[in-house]
Amino acid sequence: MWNVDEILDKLKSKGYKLTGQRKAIVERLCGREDHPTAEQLYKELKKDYPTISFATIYSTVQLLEEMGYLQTLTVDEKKTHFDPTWAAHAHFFCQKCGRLEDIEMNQEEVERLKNLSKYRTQSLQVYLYGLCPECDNR
Amino acid sequence: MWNVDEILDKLKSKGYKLTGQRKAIVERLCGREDHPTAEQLYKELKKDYPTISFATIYSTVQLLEEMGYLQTLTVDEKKTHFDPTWAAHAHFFCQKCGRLEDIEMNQEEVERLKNLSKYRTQSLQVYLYGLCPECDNR
DNA sequence: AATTTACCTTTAAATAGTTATAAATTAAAT
DNA sequence: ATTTAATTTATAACTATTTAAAGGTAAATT
Repeated sequence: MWNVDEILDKLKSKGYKLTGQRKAIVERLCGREDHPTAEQLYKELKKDYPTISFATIYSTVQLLEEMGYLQTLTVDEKKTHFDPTWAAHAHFFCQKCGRLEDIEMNQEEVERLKNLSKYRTQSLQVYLYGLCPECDNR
Repeated sequence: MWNVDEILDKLKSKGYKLTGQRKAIVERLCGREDHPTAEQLYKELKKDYPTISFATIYSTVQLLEEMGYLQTLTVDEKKTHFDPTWAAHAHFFCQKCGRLEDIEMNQEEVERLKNLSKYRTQSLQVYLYGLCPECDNR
């Protein structure tokens, strides 16, 4: 799980400026269990930062990804979701309502999958598609 | 692997018209081992069907997906790739050159992954990211 | 504390993939 | 051959994301 101060220190030590926007984005992502889109973050952050822009959100999120703090999920064809964690795990995506849930995977499974390729795998995504219980009962 | 006639018969039996464009798209996808994008298909088909449009390609591909003949891959953030097969397997994506390769998975592995969720999983994608040997040596 | 500078955010516009619409075309039923 | 309903096409619209340029700001320097 994220430690805000650690992430901010790391940003600073890499020569990045600690702007209010960056702090706000890191704080807003910290401890989340959901997988917000750029738009969700934009709406939420706009309350504290009325002038914040998508460009800032996308660039900060990209920075956090490069630093290994978050993952970009392409499970949803329509838009990118951000997952503020790096530990490998799978995701279940409901094809009707778009609900997106984390699924644990043990380290063995992760390693086995990474080793399926003869090339060196840097990261891994496992996406399960189906209907969540709510959508299935209608 | 695909059988063109079987797919065309199935289309017809479901009440879909066998248009020249649909036949051309099915024929062009048949037996492929790569994972063309809409644009690739468009360019290729344009030789035989100079008036073919993206709308036709997208709608036909969607039809084939609904009928269970092909999969839509979201491994590449930039664009959708189509995989003319339904057997579950993993994909390796080179983050530099975009090369996309099939990786075999045995049925056990597939089942184990599908069962990671307590919900009923209809389909599955496993994406491995890294650098292909060529890109790694530069 | 003021100045400077390089980086950052913002605004606005551009881009690219995909989808919607409406008119024209055509497969196939009559 | 005619009819009809589905399909294709051309065009425009749409949406998520990225880019470019102008102004703003963190933090290093004086």
